[in-house]
Amino acid sequence: MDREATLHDVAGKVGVSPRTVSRVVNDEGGYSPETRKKVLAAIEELRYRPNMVARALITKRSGTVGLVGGDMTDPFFPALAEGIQHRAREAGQTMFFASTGSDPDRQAEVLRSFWARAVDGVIVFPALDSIDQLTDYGRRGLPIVVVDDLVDAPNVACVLFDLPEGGRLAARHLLSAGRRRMGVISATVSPPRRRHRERGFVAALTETQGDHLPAVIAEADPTVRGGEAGFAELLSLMPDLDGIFAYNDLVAIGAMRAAAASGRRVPDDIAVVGCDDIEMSTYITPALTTIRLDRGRLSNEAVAALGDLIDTPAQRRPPVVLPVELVTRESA
Amino acid sequence: MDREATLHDVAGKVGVSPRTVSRVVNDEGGYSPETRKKVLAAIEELRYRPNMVARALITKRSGTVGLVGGDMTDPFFPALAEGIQHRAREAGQTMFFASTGSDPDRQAEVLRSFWARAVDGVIVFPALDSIDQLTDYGRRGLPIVVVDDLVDAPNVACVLFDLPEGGRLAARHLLSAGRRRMGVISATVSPPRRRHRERGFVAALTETQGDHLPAVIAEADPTVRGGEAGFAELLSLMPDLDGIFAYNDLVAIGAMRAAAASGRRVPDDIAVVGCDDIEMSTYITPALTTIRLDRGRLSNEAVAALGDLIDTPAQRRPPVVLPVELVTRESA
DNA sequence: AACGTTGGCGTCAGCGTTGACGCCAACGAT
DNA sequence: ATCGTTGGCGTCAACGCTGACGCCAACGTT
Repeated sequence: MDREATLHDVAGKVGVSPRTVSRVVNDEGGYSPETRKKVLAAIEELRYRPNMVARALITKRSGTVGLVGGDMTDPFFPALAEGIQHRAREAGQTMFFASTGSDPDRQAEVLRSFWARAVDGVIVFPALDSIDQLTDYGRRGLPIVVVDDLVDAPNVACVLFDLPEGGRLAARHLLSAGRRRMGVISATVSPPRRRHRERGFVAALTETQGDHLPAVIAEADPTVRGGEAGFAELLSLMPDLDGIFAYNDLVAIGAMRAAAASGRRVPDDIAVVGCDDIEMSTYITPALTTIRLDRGRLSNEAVAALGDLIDTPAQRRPPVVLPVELVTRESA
Repeated sequence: MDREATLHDVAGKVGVSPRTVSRVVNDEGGYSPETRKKVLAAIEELRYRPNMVARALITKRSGTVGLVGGDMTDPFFPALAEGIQHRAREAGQTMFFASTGSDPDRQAEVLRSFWARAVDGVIVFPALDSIDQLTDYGRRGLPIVVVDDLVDAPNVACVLFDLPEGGRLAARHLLSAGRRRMGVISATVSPPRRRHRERGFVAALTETQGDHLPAVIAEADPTVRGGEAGFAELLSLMPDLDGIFAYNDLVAIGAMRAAAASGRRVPDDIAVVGCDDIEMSTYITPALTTIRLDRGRLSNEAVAALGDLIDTPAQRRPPVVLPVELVTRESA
């Protein structure tokens, strides 16, 4: 269990200075081809690997990015994390991960910890009411990509889905299927300023039908259980409900379960439209009609935006808005 | 955008040496209460945060752990990652994450990267044929917790579910439901030496019924699509199949879908037992009978084992084997 | 009165790397 | 013949922190 080899060891073996070895390792130039070859051979032989910690201490670049998420068990998230991790690795970055449960205090703690570890940048699914934190870190020089919210600050870029359009698509689909008694299940973790899909939905209803068209709104946890509770709440507000737009697919599945439990058939009695298009939505019965969000694309855009931000700091970039798509299956 | 405050800055402000500030920050003792108070005040005022990178360079402890997974999009994994991340954070550790897609080369790359970043330890869901890598890193002094496999090496601890028992439970359940024409869908990512559940299943069949009892085995990707393919393969091997034990719940769901598509009813014509007990399994129709693996418990044990390993290096610990449980629902 | 012991600090070096700079030989240009 | 210029290195310090050690005053002990 001998010490790890250092630049010094390699240098000693070859008979050059550590600085020269460093130059070879980093492809800086400033050495002869023969020196390079000898150095590489020694590196191979000693199994030398640069110590990223020491490098980070001086360069202020650690080759790490942080991912701050709400809850990994939300099925929407893993695909994203996977994508981001994959892209980051291609760029030679290693990914820190932490989830916050949408708690701003935990998010603050996570950001502090990442900052202390000199991450080069972070991708954040912001917790409730945490804009100030993000603005603050952006100003202090941390490149941040915010997903699904708009934050206007230096070093902060935003990537989001066109959720208002998602809401509109859902509304128009339900309307064209003859539904007129609509309910929306929104999420408690989503602050009012981020209720884009709900606003789009309601806007499309009023655009098309004038503002006398009824639509009731319930709030719930963004889970299957939450969807069940949300359904009950909607029903108490509007017993002859015939169309539901849910915050996400889990909520939609919960609503469908509750509908079935109450003896209503989906889609005959109540049509349900979800949002996300998670894998499960294809497999349940009835298969869920939903607004598809392209998670692969989001990963790519987020990592790309972060890369830009890291390379050209303090530059402002316009928010990236990704298109959404209605996927029609059986539930509506 | 002024520089971050350092020990030096705090020391200057208070009028003590940086070493004393360091002592206060690390609760080392060796300072008077008044000094402590003044230092803490200055820390507060300057918003000083210790630079973990510099600390890691000298202490060789970075306060980070790495999680190496196969595929985040496997629904079994996120709950685990979430649990591990949570426990690690409680212990003041930050978590690196990388997935390998069960590719040993990528796993090697990930381990190198983690090692170069001075992680204090890693938790690994090993890729195919990667025992040597793990043994090697263990010998070089990296604390490793291996999930779902047995690796005997210094600095390596193992945590696994009692999958043979899971296989036995599945077999006995199917047998007691009168099934006699059994099929197993195993996973291509699972090397022969790790086919514990399959072995348990077959063992229980032969124990109970003698070795003339038929059981055919198919191999597939551990996904829904894989399950569909696996079902087709089983059926070609044994057209009058009446019971299936699947590698995991996704595979089981795929098998059920394929069964339905072929006009067979579950469980009347074919009974299906899965493994994992992911959330989706409750929500599909028919609800899946499965072997439940307690992911929360696994997270706890893995983090605890890693903590032990980090604190008392090179010590050998016996593998931790976690119990499993049959959850009877509708599919069998 | 002389002696350890303890508390409360400061000093110094070094973790492994890279930025800044300097040096020397070899070369082409004038 | 002289002068820049370039290539190919080496030297030194510094990044922010902690381990090892040393120093001094204030104690209590014999």
